[in-house]
Amino acid sequence: MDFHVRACGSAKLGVGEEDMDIRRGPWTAEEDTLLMNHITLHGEGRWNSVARCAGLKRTGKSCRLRWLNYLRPDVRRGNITLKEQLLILELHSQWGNRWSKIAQYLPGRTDNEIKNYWRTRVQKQAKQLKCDVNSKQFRDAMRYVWIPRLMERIRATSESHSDQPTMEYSTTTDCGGVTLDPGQVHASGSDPIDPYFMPAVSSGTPSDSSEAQISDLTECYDFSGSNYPNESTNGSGFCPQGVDIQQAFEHGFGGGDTLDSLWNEENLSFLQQQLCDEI
DNA sequence: AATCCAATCAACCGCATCCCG
DNA sequence: TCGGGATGCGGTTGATTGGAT
Repeated sequence: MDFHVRACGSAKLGVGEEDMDIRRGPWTAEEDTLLMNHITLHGEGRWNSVARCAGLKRTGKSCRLRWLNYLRPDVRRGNITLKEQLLILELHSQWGNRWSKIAQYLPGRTDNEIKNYWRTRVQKQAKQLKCDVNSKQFRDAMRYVWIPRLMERIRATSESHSDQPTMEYSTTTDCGGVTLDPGQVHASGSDPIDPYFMPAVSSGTPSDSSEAQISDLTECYDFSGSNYPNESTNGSGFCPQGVDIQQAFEHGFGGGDTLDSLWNEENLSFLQQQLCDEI
């Protein structure tokens, strides 16, 4: 496939780009090398001149995106972990689609990656549940079912591996300068839970034992049909004790005081510490 | 083996904001 | 203060991949 196209329509291109042959589409290894070498020598910034000086027939924007989302040495690759999922849930509940801001709290993750995660996993779940991702129904399902379960899984994983050093992401040792401050995560004086909660879904491989992924929300129960398995039927413990999922989903989750306690400052601090420890 | 389909994610686009002369 | 270029951000698209049939 030939991505080497003649740029047409100057409105879509920056100044100085109108008369160039602009390459689009996937980057080649050669282009990656050119860009990396240039940034190694001259640093980031001035992306239009980076593109020009590096001999790349790309826009400055394209170079910037490639560097930030792929070539940057501290970019973290691989599945979104349980802890990262939980952080995304919480941060999105506060900031909405402020992907770059959310990404600041997940060292090594890019806004693009988080955005893709949200769209492909979370919105898919809402769609399968036949409700809007921003609906109270969906938020409640996440709030009272998935978040507590996620917390339990994280704790369980942590405890079972407490005597072993985690090797995940062992290539980097710092937190990228990011301080995970609970005071920042929670607006003071506000209800810590008002999320557009979304499910954390299975994206890991079977061998990913240290960060075993939880199953899809829709695997646990089918909101759209008549089959609502619960704790007693599937034995997996996905449903917090004392919560009748079918009734709750059909008639509302109510106050949920006891479950609220699962999602508090202590748990957030724990999560953030875990995330920093493993990096 | 071939085809279809859904999921994923890299990359692009348009717009907003920042910065600087 | 203003205008233009550079940069950043969020939404969207489309190529690729892997699983199902």
